[in-house]
Amino acid sequence: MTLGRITPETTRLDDAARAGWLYYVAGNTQDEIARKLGVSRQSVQRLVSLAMSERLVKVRIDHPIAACMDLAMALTERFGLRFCEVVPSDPDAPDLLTGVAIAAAAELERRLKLPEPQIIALGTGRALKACVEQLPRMSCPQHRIVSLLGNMMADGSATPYNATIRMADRVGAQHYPYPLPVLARDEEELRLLQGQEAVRHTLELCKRADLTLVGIGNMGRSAPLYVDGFISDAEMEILEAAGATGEITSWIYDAQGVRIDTDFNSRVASAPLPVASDRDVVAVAVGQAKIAAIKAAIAGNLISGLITNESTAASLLA
Amino acid sequence: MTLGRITPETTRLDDAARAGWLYYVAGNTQDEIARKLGVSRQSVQRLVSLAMSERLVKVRIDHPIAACMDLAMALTERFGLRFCEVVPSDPDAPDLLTGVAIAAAAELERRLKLPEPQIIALGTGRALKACVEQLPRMSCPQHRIVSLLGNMMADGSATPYNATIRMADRVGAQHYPYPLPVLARDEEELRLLQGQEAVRHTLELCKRADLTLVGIGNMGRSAPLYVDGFISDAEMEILEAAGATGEITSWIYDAQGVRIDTDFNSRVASAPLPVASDRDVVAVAVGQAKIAAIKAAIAGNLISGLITNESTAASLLA
DNA sequence: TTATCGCGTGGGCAAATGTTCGCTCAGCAA
DNA sequence: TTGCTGAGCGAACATTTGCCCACGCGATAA
Repeated sequence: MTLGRITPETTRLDDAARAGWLYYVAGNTQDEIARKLGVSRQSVQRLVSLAMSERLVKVRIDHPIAACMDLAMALTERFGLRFCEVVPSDPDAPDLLTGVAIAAAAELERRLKLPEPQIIALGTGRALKACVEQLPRMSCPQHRIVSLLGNMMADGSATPYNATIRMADRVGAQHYPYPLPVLARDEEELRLLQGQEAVRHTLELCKRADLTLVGIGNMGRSAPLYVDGFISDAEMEILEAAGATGEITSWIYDAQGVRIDTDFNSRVASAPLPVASDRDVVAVAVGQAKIAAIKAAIAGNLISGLITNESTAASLLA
Repeated sequence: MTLGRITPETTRLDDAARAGWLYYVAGNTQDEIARKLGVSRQSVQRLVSLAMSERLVKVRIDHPIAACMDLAMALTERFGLRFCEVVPSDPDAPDLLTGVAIAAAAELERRLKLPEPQIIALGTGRALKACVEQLPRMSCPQHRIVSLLGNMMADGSATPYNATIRMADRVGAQHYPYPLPVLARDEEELRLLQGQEAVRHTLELCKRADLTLVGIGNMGRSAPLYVDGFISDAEMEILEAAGATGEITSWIYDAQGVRIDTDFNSRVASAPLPVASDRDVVAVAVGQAKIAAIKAAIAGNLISGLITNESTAASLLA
C-alpha cells in the first residue's frame, strides 16, 4: 500500500471524495454535509464538483438501454450527427426491424404531437413501412405528410412499401403522394413528368419538410432496388463499377456520399436529396449489409440523424 | 438478451433508464431531457427518481480516502486480516449499509470478471442482500454461486434476505441454493436432511469456495436471529449465559470465536463454518452492536477479511 | 512596511430540482 | 349509464444547488 504523503492535494481530494460520498451515496444535502464536515456550504459545493471533475464519482446505469445510449453518443460525436438513437438488438435476429421501427415511430409521434403544423417527408422501403405500422392512431389535421418518391414501377404497378398513405391514414393528417413512377424511361420523360403542377407542388413541400425520414439501401445482390426489380443485373454491374455504395430514395451515391453520375440517376424521379445541414433528415437503417451505405450517407452529409440498433451501431464505430 | 415482451412496465423502466442516463451520464438538466423525450419536466423528475429507487443508477466513489485506508491498514495489522476495506460513514447514519454494500459489490465484481471459474459462497442477511443489490447485470456462466445455508423457517416460509438466487440471476451464473431449513427440529432430522445427495454436493461446493462472503450477527434483543424469530426469548437467555457473542450463518460462537456447544448449534443446518486460514472468508458487517461479534469472529479465525465502515472500524480499534 | 496575490468564505440570487395538490381519464363494478 | 378508484399529469410552490462577487486573511515580494 503506497500511502502517499499527506499533502494539501491528497487531503483536498480526500475531502472531495468524502463530500462526494456523503452527497451521492448517503444522500445528504450540501447543507448537511457542510455541518458534518464543519465547512461552509459553498465549500461543499466546490468539493462535490471537484469530485465530479476529477472523476472520483463513477455513475453507471444498470440497464440494457445504457449501452445503447453510449453507442448513440459515440455515433453522434464521431460522425457529427444532430440526432441519433440506438435500440437494443436481439443477438439472434440482429437485423430485425421492429426495434428501430418502434423508436422511429416514437420520434414521429413526438413530432406529430406538436401543435405547430409540421411537414413530414417520407421515403419508402421496408424500414419505413415497419415504422409506420408502429404509429398509433391519432388525429393531427394540422400536419402534412408528403412522399419523397413514387412507388410505381414503370408498368404502373405499385411496390408494397409505400409509407405515406398509410401514415396519413393512421394519424389523420393531410397527405401528398408522389404521383410519378420511381424511374422515368429517359430524361425527356422525366422533364415532362416533373413539369406537372401537382408534382412541382409536392416537390416544394419536400424541400420545406421539417422532418425527412428515409431508409438507406445497400448495393449488391441484396440491394432493395435490385430485389424489387428496379436495377437489372447488367445495370448493377455498371453501377458498382462506378463506385455505387448506397442509395436514398433511389438516388445512388458513392463511398463519399456523392451522387454518382450515371444513366440510372439521370432517370430517378424522386425529389432531390435534401440538404441535411439545413433540415432534419433522419435515416432508419439496420444490418451489416448497410454499413458502408450508412457511412457514406453520413460522410456526404446526406443525413443528419440516424436510428439504428446496437449491432449496426457497433459495426459503424468499429 | 432476453428481450422481454413490451409491457407498460418494461417501457417505463426503459424510459427511466434513459432519463437517468441523460441526467447522470450525459449531464442534461431535467428540462432538456423533457424536451428530448417529449414529456413534461415533472415526468422526467419522476423517471429519474424511479431510476434511483429501482437501483438502475449506481454511484461509486473511486478514491482511497486516506483516513479509511489508515483504518484498514491498522485493522489488517492489528488483527492479522488478509483483506480489509473501510468505507466512509455518515456520522448521522453510522449503520447505513449502502456504503459497505457498494464496496462488497465492487470486490465481488472484481472476482466475477476473472475468466477462471470461481465458486462463491454466500450467507444471508440484510448486509448481503444490500450488497447483491449493488451488483450490475453481467453474464458470468463460468462461475458458481452457492448458498451456505437455507432460508426457510421450520414452517417452510422463507426469510426475505436470500442473496444467492438474486445474485445468480443478476450475474448470470449457475447457482446452488441450500435446500434445507435454517434449523432442523433435532439432531436426528438434521442427519437425515444432510444425508441427501443434493445437500452433500452443495456442502462440497461450500467447502471448495474461492470466496465466502458472510454477514455477522450479534446477540441480544437486536440479534438478527432473534428478530427473525429463530431464537426465542428463553433460548436467547440460555445462549447468552453460555457466552454467545456472535453468529455467522447461524453458527453461534463465544467471545473467542469458538462455536459454543448448545442445543441450538446442534440443530443448525448451515454448511460448516469455513476455515478462514485456508480460503478467503470475507465478512460484511457494520454497526456498534456488532463490535463484539466481529472481534470474536476475528479472534476465532472465522474470517480472513472484513468490509466495514469508518465508525465501526474505529470502535474495533479502540 | 506596504501593495499585491492567492485562496477560502459567506451573501445573495437565479436556475434547477423536489414535492404537493388538484385534475383528468381509463378501467371497472354496480 | 353512473359512480368509484387509482394512475398519471402538470401547475404552483418549496427547497436545493450552482455561480458570481466582494471581503478578509495570510504569504510574499518590493
